[in-house]
Amino acid sequence: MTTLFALVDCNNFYVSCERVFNPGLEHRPVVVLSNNDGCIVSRSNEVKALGIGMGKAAFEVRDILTRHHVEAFSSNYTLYADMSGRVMQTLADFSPAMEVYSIDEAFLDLSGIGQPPADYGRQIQHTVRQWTGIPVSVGIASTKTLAKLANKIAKKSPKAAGVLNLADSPFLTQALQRVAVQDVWGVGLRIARKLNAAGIMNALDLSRADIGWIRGQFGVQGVRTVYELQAISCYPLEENPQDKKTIIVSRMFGRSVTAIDELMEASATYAARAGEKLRQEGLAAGMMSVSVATSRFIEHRYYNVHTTVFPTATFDSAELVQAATASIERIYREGFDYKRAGVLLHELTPQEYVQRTLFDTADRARAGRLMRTLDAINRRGDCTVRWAAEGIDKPWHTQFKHLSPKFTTRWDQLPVVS
DNA sequence: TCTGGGGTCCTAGGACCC
DNA sequence: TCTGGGGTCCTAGGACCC
Repeated sequence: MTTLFALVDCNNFYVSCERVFNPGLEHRPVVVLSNNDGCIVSRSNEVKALGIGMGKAAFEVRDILTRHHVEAFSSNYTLYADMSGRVMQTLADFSPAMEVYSIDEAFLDLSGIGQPPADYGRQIQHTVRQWTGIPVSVGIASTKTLAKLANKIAKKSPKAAGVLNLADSPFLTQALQRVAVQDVWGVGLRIARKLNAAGIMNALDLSRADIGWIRGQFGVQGVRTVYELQAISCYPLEENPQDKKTIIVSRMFGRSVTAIDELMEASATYAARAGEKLRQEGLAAGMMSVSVATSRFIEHRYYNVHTTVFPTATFDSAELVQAATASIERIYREGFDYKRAGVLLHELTPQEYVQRTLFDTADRARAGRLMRTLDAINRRGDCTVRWAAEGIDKPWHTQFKHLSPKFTTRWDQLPVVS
């Protein structure tokens, strides 16, 4: 059976979201920053042209940003998540089978569309733009890896204008040749270096590499990548993503923290947030690992982690918060400038399959009702009800100095047309 | 002064078993 | 002095992704 995949990828997604509600930003250099306004995580084409790399620390390029009047925004995840939902909903109309791959990408199954794939791609591009305001690129091919590659070329090539079909294309060899090996899906920096050292420079070279050597050097993933470049599909469309295996809430602080009670507040806050995510997924956690760390960029470094095992898997934030603060007592050491804390939930099981231990006395039904009520209240506003352990002022809180309004999810922040 | 966050999969190696 | 072989399970860490 022949396969046909489209990869639809939003262009400069976070920047594009900001532009939808602030059209004055069109054709101007714009960046979106990571948490704490630390790194550049989304760049407009104008900024890419300035040579500012993805993931660059903002303070390192401050001069260039100022000189070119670059508009900078803090990450507005609420807005981006909502816009992502709109894009995905639009895409769902174009295929009976879709895999949401990330916040700004989806694979569509295009086998059996009954019209030229490139034309269909144009329709997708046009419709998403019209319905959501977000520009997208579409790459089409017979495997996911080739669809990713087609998408990459579609974005850059003026001739493709955002849509490229490589399935049954006479230009496939040419396309493979012009993509550097490190730009192939599944090839990162380390693997690219090794490949380059072996004289494998572009995707075409990789598609013709010796499979035994690849297996020995890079394992089964490497082999799959090579096959996928040869148009042999190894990665099927994953329509129903399996349950999450881990849930992480981890943040850098807005300033360094030395006191144990501030670390406790932070870890309690993250544990409560992790609990919300957990319940949203309908899961319960068997284990929780709490970690603290100093900056990676200083001499006097410290990192430690403590793991709590819950005898009965839990989705009760009270239990998570309590365990989190207890963990901090175990791993806190005086005399360090802490810069980050994190909570990792693992051993996740669906709530309905939770095995209770013989000695479990907790009233889980009651806790469940309490959590549902809590979540419902907090969904309406921003953290209306909080755990006392989280603290009130949160002076350590991650910074977002350039945040745009929650245009689409809060009545009081709707854009006003005058 | 300032350097993100949230995930997955695979492999190697140790513990343990027969 | 001799000191197997194979299997499973678990964990840590590497590599990748966006």
